[in-house]
Amino acid sequence: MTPSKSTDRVGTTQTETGEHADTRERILDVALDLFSDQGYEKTSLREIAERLGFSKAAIYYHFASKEDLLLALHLRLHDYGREFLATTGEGLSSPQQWATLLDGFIEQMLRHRALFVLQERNRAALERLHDTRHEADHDDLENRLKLVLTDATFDVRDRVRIACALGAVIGGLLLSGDAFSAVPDAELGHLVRDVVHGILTPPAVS
Amino acid sequence: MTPSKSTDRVGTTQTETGEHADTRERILDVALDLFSDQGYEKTSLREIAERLGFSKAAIYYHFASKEDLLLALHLRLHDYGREFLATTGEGLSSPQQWATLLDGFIEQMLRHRALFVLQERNRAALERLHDTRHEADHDDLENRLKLVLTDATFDVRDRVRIACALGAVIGGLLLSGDAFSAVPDAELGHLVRDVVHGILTPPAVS
DNA sequence: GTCTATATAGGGATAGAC
DNA sequence: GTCTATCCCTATATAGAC
Repeated sequence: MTPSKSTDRVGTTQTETGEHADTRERILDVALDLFSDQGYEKTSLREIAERLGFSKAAIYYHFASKEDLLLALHLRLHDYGREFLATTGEGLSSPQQWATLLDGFIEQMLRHRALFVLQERNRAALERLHDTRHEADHDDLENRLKLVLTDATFDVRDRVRIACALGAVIGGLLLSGDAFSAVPDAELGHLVRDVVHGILTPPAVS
Repeated sequence: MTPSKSTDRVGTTQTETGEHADTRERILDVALDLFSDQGYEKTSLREIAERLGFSKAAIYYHFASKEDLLLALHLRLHDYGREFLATTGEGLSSPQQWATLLDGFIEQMLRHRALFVLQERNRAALERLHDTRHEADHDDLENRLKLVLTDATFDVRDRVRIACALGAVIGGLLLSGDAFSAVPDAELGHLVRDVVHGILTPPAVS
């Protein structure tokens, strides 16, 4: 209907060093910034357009709706997730398997921290998005996690450990805000990884 | 200006078993429910009133603004926090001290889970609240945490461990959603506590 | 203490010029 | 590809009756 490009090619891994990124990506970058800071609902399209130096209506040339902005950003993350989930095969039952998976997760989170902050601070809006555009139960990390956590055939101890391990990653890299901004990413990742492994490898003592 | 009661006595520990709670508390209970589920911004006063069986304007008799609803709920949590922070004295530097503090934190989180979910899912709105009504830098847990995490005189290892430990609690009790709803609170608390202690007590291996 | 009615503002979205 | 102007809707909040 609208001349807006279809959102299919959204989220494709682009240059990332947005030097002279096209307008579409610039809009997404600003949206990412504001959505993360103020929240999705509190951020108006006028505000986004203002920061880019043009008018609100211009955004509608690139995106069919405000929701599509959030969706595009979500898909960026989604692509990264799928990309690295593919490398980890199928096995995701034992805590040890989760430990190695979370290693990759830490890497991704350090690389795309802004996107993860967006996700963490806009869960309500993103859940609504999933209900509206139910993209055929995709196989993402969050889904696998829920499957494992609710699988009563596994030891509760292990399931709780996995949930805590993921929380530890989020706590160390996201919830801590900029407290560790002075710490190099590599070192921070290493420290968090140690914690995660400590949680997920049985400490021999009951 | 308005006949609304001043928000001073907000958050006082009430019966909690809201059997025949007064209207004010019933409003807050519904607001807590909807704010947690849909988010603060997406929830309208009309929606809250509807669920209570009366009109939107009635809410304004009890609260001066929508913001005041969020504030009142935040203060509920705040009171619980202060209550148990008082018992832990001043010492909050070593990971071991944080371990015992987080024990109490787990208790509180299990008891008032709904309030913690509200907080976790509405950080943006709550930060705005703190800016607007800056309640004289209060001494809450979040503040103490930030102080410790940014204190460069402490070992980075320990600081990261503390951040991860808090994250682990949140991951095990909050982010897991209802995955552990079948697990009794006491057991779940015990399991998470073990994880936290595992993180915060040096495992002897470097 | 709760109602109806209304004021006011701002948001998302569209039409059509350039 | 971006603009101005506008439509429509919903939201918070207020006024005043009951």
